[in-house]
Amino acid sequence: MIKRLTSDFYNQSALILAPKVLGKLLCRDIDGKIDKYRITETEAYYGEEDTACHASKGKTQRTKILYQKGGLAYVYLCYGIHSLLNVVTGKQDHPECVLIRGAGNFNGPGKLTKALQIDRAFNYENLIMSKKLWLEDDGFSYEYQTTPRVGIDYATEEYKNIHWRFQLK
DNA sequence: AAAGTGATCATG
DNA sequence: ATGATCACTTTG
Repeated sequence: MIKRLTSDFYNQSALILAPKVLGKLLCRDIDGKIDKYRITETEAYYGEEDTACHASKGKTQRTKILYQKGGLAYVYLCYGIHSLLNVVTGKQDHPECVLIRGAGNFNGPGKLTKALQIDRAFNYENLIMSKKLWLEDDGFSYEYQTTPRVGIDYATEEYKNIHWRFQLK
């Protein structure tokens, strides 16, 4: 039984969703050709109090999308080269998201978006409605492990050490 | 090990 | 206006 994920799913907290997004199918329609990839690695970014979260310094032009309710894609450019794909989660006015770091055979969030031809044009794409990019649940069951997040040296110790990175075993 | 790359945000 | 920063990848 395959079903597309709806707003009920995305409105949950990022901390609950990050492990749930694992094992789901990331679906991309490129000119009528649909590709689906098993999501293998995610990270949670949760609230202004999370010093690794982009919204930790408050609402700006760039981060205001995180304050929307769940279901939007947040795509931003990192290191001038890579587009990184996130899913905005949770309730209106609370900033949180899940970063999709790996799917299919791609490891590395930059490689993933390159392969799927996802760029900043997908910022604000609605994953509940979109015909080009969405998530599906096919009932796949899995085990996962948690580790500290990577690439967040600028965060405080408390948040650097917290296990908010989730990988399929 | 190190560089390349450009949007973003805080200064002036 | 300018400059520092950065949730990465590739190359040697």
